[in-house]
Amino acid sequence: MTAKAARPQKDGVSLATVARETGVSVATVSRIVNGKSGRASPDTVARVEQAIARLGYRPNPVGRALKRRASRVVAMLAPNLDNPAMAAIAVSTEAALRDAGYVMILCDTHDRADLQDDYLRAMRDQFVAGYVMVSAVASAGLAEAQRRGDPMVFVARRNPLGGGAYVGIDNHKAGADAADHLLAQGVERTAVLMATLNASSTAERAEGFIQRLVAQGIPDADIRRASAPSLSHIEIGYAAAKSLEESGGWPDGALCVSDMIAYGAYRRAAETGIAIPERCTLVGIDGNALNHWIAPWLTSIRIPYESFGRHVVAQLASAWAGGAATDINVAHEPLPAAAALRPAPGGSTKREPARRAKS
Amino acid sequence: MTAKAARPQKDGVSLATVARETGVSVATVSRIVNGKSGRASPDTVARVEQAIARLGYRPNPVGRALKRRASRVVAMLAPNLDNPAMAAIAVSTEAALRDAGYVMILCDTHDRADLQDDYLRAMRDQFVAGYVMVSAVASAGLAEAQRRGDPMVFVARRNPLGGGAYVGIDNHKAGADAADHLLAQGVERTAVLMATLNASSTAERAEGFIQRLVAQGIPDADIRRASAPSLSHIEIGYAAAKSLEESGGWPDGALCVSDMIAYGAYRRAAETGIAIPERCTLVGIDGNALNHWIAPWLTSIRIPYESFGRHVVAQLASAWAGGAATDINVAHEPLPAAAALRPAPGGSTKREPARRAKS
DNA sequence: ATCACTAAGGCAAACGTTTGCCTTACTTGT
DNA sequence: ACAAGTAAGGCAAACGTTTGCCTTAGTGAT
Repeated sequence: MTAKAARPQKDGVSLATVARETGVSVATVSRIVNGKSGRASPDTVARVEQAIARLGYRPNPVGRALKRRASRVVAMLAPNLDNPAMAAIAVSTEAALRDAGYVMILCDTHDRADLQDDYLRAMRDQFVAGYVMVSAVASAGLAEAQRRGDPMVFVARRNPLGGGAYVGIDNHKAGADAADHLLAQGVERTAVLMATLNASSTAERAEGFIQRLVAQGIPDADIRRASAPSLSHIEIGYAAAKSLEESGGWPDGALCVSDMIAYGAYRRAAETGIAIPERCTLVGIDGNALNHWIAPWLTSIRIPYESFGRHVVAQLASAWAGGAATDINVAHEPLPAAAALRPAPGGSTKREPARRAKS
Repeated sequence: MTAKAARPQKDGVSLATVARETGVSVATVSRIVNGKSGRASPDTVARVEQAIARLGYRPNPVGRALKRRASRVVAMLAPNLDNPAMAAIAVSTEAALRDAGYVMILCDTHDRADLQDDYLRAMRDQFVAGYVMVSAVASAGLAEAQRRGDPMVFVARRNPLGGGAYVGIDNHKAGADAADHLLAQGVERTAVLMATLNASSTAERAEGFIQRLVAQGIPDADIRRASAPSLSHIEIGYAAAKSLEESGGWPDGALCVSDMIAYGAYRRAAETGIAIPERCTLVGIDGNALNHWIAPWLTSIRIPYESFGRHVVAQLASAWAGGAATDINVAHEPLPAAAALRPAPGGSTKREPARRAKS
């Protein structure tokens, strides 16, 4: 069982091993490994490459990082991975980085500025090649990193300090799309559910929503804003929905600035006997993969998180190449036209014409 | 704005800097940093510590890792983070490791043996302190790591190669609990939904379920096994539910060996007009946090993933201390007794007595 | 006065790379 | 025949730590 300790005798294969084995110096091996051309004879190169293959030599990233003061590690700082949207971003970025030859190290900041700074420092000490800041918060360490010009790309939420490369959707347009969808359905009493303290992205969504409604003739005063202080998004949704009940009852349709908020609102609706989507159309933003299976009542603007990864590495690559920071707005998926509404599974396809019943 | 380049002049503060600043050698500073007692006079220690604070010196993890051949990084290898259960494990482990002074690096193996091996190798090259293997698959690299005695703890799924420290629930008992719950509800026609190729954990759940049912007098032949080849768990649930329809119709109650499977089954039920839970009680295992909000129809055995993290670091700590590998079975939460059933939100609390209607 | 011991701390060699500079030998031009 | 140029590759100093071993003093015992 344990007898056959296969060919590659593993463990300590360093440049020195290869050098010794081929009778050249470590410098030469190093240069060959790094493809520094014109420094060794074709013959030597061949011998060294053979030895490398035979011994299974792999450059040690730690020694390399120490010397180069740079590594192939990229740090992603994200608040709560519990949020499926964050998880989706993490998954996609991880894969894209991996394809580009990097490994990603994932740090959960719990949306806390102090943890964000701790991680920023710790990662810098590791000579990471860059930072992927998902929904970053403002912090001293962030300002420092920015001043230093560390390669950073902000995802889903713009740099709270301004500037910086960005990957996300056109939030304003997503909000407008939601408005169009509701209008196409004949919804008249509308609302938007969001957090009291809005991050840039969700604020833009709400704004786009409201502006479009107003542009289409809905009086601004008729668009209700329901918000709740920052808990988790799902609890915000619940609380915001509840608050709606005290200010005129449920609307006929509402934008929830994230799917999580829609989930919270749904729970409240279920508790009070409001039928979703028959009595009130909920439009979310995210397009959580679970919706199709267990939340078919939700109309959600799908954000193609699975494609974020490659945009993130494109942004990083641009930063590494010294390019200027730009925004990448990924297109979100269009909502189905009002004419082609998704059938309520297991139920009738028609919507009740009368949307007026007061709660 | 940029004028006031604050006190700590940042950048290159190394042992050498501190040594120069205090007029001692780097060796002495190193020893003080590492709390090597009896090697320096109290006076020197004080001076050095002041300099450290003043300069903001932090030991460089890369230099340290290189010399010590060990780092404060722990690698977590997990398949698909999309799965909320995996995400929950990652979150909790990340926090626990952080409290213990480690940083976690997260690798998504997509359940592929080759990627698992790639990561195992890459992480080893980084001198990681240990591996957290979430639902690991058998692979050559895993065998090697095990032979080498690398600190490893297996989470959620036992080491497919046998042996090794483990953190998870008592899957067998969870299955039995599900059986008890269904029996208490008077369910007679039962089924279990699972993947065709079962991982140890889900196989144990199914086994515990079946054994308990049999022990309570249900003929083994009456317990239907519905399975589907390995797609995502959610699609397995859908396909397995569908297969049920062709082999006698929907049961009155079923165990879904994971919440994801239950979600898939739910979708199928909704499509064919089977009311869940009135017509068929679905018992899941996981206790996904979303259930409360958008899947109240699911009875799920909650696994306290948020506590996994600290058990994982306990296991790692034990491995680092040279302890033998053991299992930690975290207690899952009991299901509510049949008498105190969760009320269907917005609906009636009674269940229909007649569970016989054929589909 | 000698010995043994300890306290305090420096020296220098690692760990695995990378790279500026040097040396050696060979080629080419005149 | 000699200068200049180039190809091939070695030397050694970094990068930031850690640690075995050494030195220097001072202290107490004999």
